[in-house]
Amino acid sequence: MDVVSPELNSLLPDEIMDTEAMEEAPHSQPDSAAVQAEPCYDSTVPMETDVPQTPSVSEDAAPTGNSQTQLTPTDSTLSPSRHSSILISSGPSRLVTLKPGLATSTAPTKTTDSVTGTSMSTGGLQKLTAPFTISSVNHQIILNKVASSQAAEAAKSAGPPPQVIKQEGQKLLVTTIGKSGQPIVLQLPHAASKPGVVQASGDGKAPAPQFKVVTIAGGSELKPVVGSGGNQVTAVQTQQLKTIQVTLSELSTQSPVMPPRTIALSEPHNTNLQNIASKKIAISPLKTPSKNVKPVQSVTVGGVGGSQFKTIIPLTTQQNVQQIQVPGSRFHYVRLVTATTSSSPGQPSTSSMQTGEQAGKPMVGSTGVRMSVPVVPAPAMKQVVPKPLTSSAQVVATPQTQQRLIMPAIQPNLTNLPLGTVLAPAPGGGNMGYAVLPAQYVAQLQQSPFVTLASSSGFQASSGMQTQAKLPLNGVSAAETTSRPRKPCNCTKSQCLKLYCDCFANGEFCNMCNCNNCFNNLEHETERLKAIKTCLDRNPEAFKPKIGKGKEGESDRRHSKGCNCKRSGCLKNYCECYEAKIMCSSICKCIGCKNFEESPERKTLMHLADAAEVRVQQQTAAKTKLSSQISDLLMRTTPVISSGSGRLPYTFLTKEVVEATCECLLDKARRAEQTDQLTSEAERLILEEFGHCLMNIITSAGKAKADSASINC
DNA sequence: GAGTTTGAAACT
DNA sequence: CAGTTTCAAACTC
Repeated sequence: MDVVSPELNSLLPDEIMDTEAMEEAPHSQPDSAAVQAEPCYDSTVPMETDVPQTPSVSEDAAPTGNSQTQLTPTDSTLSPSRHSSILISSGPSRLVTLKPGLATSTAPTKTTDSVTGTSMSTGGLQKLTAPFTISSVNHQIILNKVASSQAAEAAKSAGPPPQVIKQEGQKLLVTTIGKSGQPIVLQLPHAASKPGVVQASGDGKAPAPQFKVVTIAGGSELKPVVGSGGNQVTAVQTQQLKTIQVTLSELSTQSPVMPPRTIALSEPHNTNLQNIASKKIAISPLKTPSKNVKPVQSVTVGGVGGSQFKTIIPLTTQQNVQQIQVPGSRFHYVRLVTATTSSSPGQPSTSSMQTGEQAGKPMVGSTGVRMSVPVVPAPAMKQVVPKPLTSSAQVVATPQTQQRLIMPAIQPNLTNLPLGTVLAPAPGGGNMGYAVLPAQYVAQLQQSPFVTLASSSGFQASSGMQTQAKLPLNGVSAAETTSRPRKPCNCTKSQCLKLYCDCFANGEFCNMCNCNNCFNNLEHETERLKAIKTCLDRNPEAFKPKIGKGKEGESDRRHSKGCNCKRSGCLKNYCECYEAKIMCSSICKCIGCKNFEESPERKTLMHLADAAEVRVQQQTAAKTKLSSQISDLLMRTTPVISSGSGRLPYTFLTKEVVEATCECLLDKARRAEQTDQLTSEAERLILEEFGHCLMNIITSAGKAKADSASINC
């Protein structure tokens, strides 16, 4: 089976295509339980983790017809917190890879630690007794279910024995709920640092450790329960469905009170491993497309910073190769390979579980893997947020029988899910795969869930305004439900495939942009991939954030390359440093720089900007208050109006009334002047007074109608 | 809104 | 690496 077409492979950046990790894991642990349980592990590993400069296993495994789900981190240069990825595969073997991270794991009954340069935390944390083995390779923890039926029985009888894996101050608890022969690889993040995550050296002394519970459950009898509101999975029939439950429960300092969130992953169950075809992926429930409709899906990644949402989106099996890729190594990629043979009698689960509504609620998918992740409410997260998943992901549909997805995941590490895990369950229980995506991707996905995803033909965004926002979610206009991460681009000549384009440079699809001849969309995946590769060839860090941490002792934020301004004095937005609201640094090559700490020009600008901001805020507040008062007044006077002739009389606006009103306003202005009020404050007071006058006028008119108003100031 | 300025990206 | 060109955003009028 071809996991991915050679053409696509050739187009992908090496870092995206690298899959050595997956291959290396089994090879490096020939005696691990995983290998024992899965003699043909190498050929059946359904998923792989891309690690830079590693050979891809997916291609090797493809001929076996095993399902693969790949979440592929591609940028070794990313900050560790962004290196995470989750690999979940269906089929005879299953891998769940959590990256990035410092591979740290406990060894259960069998543990092989091949992680180089990483410390293994075993000790008291380990409690695994299930027929799983853990082997970590390249920062992966591979949980392989022991082939032995006895072990399986023992595991069943003993219930889901938890594994406690501690890494960097976090504890990852892995439990099983039945099902067999599904190796799971958890690749842990490096030591890096995720804000709020207590780093520990694995000595068990880390304060306030975080717990992440991963429960892997299987069983053909399990029926996915959607929106159960809890961590429980209701077992029902549906023998076609194989259920894997991965429950992540985090008791972290970040979200100590949040209930665990559940993510459901399901896949068709097929007892005949030989018949289990590679399957997976589709980034969101895709309605079965018509002949001419390609099951492409749009995934959006939003800004790099801030809280990250991750979404697990069910992927219906389509006879297409799908790709999602984000330009640049800034993102992690999810590679999913889907076979065509699987049946999908599964019942559709909820079409979508959005973060906003499900936050904090466990979400149980229709089947298989359920991941419960404690999620912070993430107030900043709108239900539909355009990709600051931003960023971009692309799907290429090709007439092949496998599906392959490459999806960026800024923080795909399961252990990093808490900030907002969005579950998008597959509509069909059967041929579904799930991908964990940053919420931003989901946001963009949500903007055009069916136009861009279910129908490529409907995605005519190659020029001019993009169509993605034309299908607002839940009947709400795109303007209301989306919040663009940045301004729309206006590219005219670059086809949005060069770094001139902000969208492209930030790894995003163009969305609601004003560009012409745009190729930064799903329809031009090939060109886009080429462009990405070109950019990366020219500058491997082309897609990395320009504003990063400076050297120790320097400012926390600084431009990675420095600016090169010559005429702006670095005090205009032409300057990337100034635009990012940071000072120029020693690496800048600017001339006549005035963007330094003691610069009087800069201070003046800052003061002006602050004053302007305050003024705007005050005016906005005054307008809001006035509007509210008027609305309230209208509400209260409505009965009066409607009870009479139906309209307020015009005659009440007499000359006297107008003069009285003006007098009131002038009086207010005088008082403000006498008390040395700021102009903005005076304006606010006058506006308020005007509001009062209007209220009195309307009230009086409503009561007396024809009477001239007597306004009390 | 059109035209100009600016500096990063792309190119040579 | 340096100089030049291209490009799109920022800015001005």
